[in-house]
Amino acid sequence: MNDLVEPSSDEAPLSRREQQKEEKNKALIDAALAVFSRVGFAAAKMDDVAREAGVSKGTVYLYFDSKEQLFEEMVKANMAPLMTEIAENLARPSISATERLKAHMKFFYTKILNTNRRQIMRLIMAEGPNFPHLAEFYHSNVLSRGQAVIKAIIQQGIDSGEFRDLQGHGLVQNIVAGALVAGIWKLVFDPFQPLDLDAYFDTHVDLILNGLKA
Amino acid sequence: MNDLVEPSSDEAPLSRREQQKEEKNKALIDAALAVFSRVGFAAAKMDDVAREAGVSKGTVYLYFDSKEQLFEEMVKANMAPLMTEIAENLARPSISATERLKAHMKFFYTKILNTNRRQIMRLIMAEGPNFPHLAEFYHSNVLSRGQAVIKAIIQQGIDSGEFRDLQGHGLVQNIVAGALVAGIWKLVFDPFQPLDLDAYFDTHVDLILNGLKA
Amino acid sequence: MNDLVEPSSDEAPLSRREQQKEEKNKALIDAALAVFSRVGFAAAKMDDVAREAGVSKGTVYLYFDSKEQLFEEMVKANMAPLMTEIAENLARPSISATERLKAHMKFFYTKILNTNRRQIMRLIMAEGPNFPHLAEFYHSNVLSRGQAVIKAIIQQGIDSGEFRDLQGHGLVQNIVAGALVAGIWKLVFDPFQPLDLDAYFDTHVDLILNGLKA
Amino acid sequence: MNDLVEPSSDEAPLSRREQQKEEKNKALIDAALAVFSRVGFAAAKMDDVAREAGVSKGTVYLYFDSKEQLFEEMVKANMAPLMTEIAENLARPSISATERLKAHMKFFYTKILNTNRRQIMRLIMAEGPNFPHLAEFYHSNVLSRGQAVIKAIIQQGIDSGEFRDLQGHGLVQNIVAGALVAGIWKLVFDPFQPLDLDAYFDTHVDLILNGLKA
DNA sequence: AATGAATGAGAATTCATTCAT
DNA sequence: GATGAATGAATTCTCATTCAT
Repeated sequence: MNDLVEPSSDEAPLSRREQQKEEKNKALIDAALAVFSRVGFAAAKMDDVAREAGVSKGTVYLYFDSKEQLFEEMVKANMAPLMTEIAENLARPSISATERLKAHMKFFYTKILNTNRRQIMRLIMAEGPNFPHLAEFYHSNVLSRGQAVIKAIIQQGIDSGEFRDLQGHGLVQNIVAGALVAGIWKLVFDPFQPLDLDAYFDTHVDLILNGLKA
Repeated sequence: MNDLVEPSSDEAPLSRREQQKEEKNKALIDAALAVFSRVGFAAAKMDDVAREAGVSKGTVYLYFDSKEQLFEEMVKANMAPLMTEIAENLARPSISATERLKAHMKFFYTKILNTNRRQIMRLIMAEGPNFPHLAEFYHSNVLSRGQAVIKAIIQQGIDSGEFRDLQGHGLVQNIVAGALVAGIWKLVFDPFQPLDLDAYFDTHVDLILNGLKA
Repeated sequence: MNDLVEPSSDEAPLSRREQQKEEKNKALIDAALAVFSRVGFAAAKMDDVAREAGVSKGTVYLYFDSKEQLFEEMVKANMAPLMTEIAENLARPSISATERLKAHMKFFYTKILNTNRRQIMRLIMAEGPNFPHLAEFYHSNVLSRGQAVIKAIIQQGIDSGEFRDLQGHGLVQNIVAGALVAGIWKLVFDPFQPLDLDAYFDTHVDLILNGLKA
Repeated sequence: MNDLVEPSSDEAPLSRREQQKEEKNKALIDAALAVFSRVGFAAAKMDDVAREAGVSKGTVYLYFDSKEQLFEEMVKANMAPLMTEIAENLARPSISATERLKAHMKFFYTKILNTNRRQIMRLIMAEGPNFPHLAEFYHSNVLSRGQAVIKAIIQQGIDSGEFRDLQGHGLVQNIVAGALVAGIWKLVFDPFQPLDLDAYFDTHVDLILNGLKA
């Protein structure tokens, strides 16, 4: 949504002041992602976020009301651009379902697993129960949309005869599962047993497409 | 005297005192699981663990040196019984690879996902980066063993002609992924979109077995 | 602007903020001296230091990293001015060795024993073994310098024929000993047997000068 | 006083039980001296005292009511034997005052400075202000008696013409001071500037006797 | 008598948040 | 707006003392 607004909107162009504010906001969001990723919500210090953003402790509170709010805004800000891209994936030109599924999964690996957005994925899992509000936001804005895309692709595949009609409860989660696990693995177990994301991706797609094949 | 109390056990007989210590240790481990599950490591209060175990604050420190140690011991204590069971799964009577894989996955759903051990799974993912020691323990004691079992089953299936020889990097992780995601989902998103573990299990097995089929 | 406030000082002008910090630092050092003197290091409560300095508990930690550091800094801060004065005593105009020794001892009684620096003397003796770092600092910055002065005076006296050449191991310590004991006595036994420092000083000087006399 | 009772008193000889109690009491006193010397009163742990005495924590409380009491009893127990010896020094065969003073000082160096009783000396200085009760005990039982002996010797010396009649306030403290300082030095500064007690003793005696000489 | 498990008051230290400058 | 000094509630951990066994 934000992307659409940017270029030639009818809002007043941002003044110097507002621009600087925008930049500082961005810096704080980035710093927050870095710090929360490193140590989790509870152990993160506002002071560290401030330092990492190059501002003073007090300044953080000019932009965010509290640590909780900073955390939520950080997650949302990092999710927003994703959401529009997912939406675009829903309305795709008519290639085969198989190709669309591959492309969507590629998107997942490229835009999330291979960036530090995977940290957010982990944070959601780690802190979700303490931030039901946030879990719900994530579910309805990211997961639901992602599910919709995949469901549409599967239906297209069934209709075209590419996929069998599996009809299972939780099919979508099962399809994506491999990707989530890859993300977690990279963050937690990679030092002990490294994972090559590209090769892993191939296995994932191979297994799932074969599993779905009519 | 004590020997008479525990007639049918050839283990070292525990005195009354030692028995009570054992019980209290167990109570603390259980309390720790409950509290850490609820709020994560950093936000957990030793005081709450104590209260939940029905002892005083100071007592916790008679059993565990620090919050860190309590956390690690709690994880290990909850993993230990699992590890032996996994080992048994490795040496199974000669049924088909398909049946063995189903059985092993059933085991996973029954012994982990459906118990509060899934909380531990989540804690490992959430706190792993802050407890490399623990992540390594978990990897080498639980994950490695689980991987070995599945690899053996797959090989059996390839040998018997049941499975194709997929040879993919991260195949095992992809096979189990659905289960992990189910566990996380129950803990984080169930309130917003409930998951029926039994039905989900069927989908998971169906998709994977079909994906592996020769 | 700040420069105008401190016109007659060529030191780096302190801003209001910095001035206040300086003052608070001083207040904390003073409070620390008072509290540590009263109950010793281990029994001293940071809370009491804070209250005595008129700040909150947390503030103490803005100025000092730990109780240990506060203790050490307090000792050093109280010693610093002394050290320069001792140095000046070394380079004295040419009066007789006898007069110089008297003067130096007077200095000792006036600047240490009769102020609450004697508390520090006692703290060094009491806590020294637990703070080797500090004991060493005290030894090399205060004791060594003091010893040097006295040695120089004695040599002058020997050269001038005022003193005999005693050549004893630990002569300096023996010369000063009476003063140290006076300090301790005032702090520990004065309630039971009061000590008049002035009269005591006379005895001390009399005994030592006679003992050194050629 | 206790000494007089010991040998042929009319009390029943100690039973096995009482003997063992006596031994344990002794062990605890010794352990207390060791621990308090090491870390001072506040930082000393009853647990350490118990362990060092080879008994359990609870047992300490069968012998002493509290940490305070243990500390006081430990000091008293270590002082008691000294007190009788000092008393004997008072009633000495008729040798010259000079020789008596030397002998008394030798006694001081041998029985206190060269044993771990010097630790007690330091503890009195360190903790005295927090234990006025103890400081008073030490003053009236040890210091007063020691002072009496020295005063008697000095008077003898004046009468015999060996010493001049200095008449100074605090003369006794000044005479003994060198010894106290030696004790402290060994405990606090020896690592940085070692002190040879024997040579130091000679200097001390030389300086003082010369100072007193008629 | 002896033990050592349990208690809980107490102390050091941290850090989100506020607010004077 | 920005700063960073100050606050004080909160939390971990310690240890003298008690008491059931």
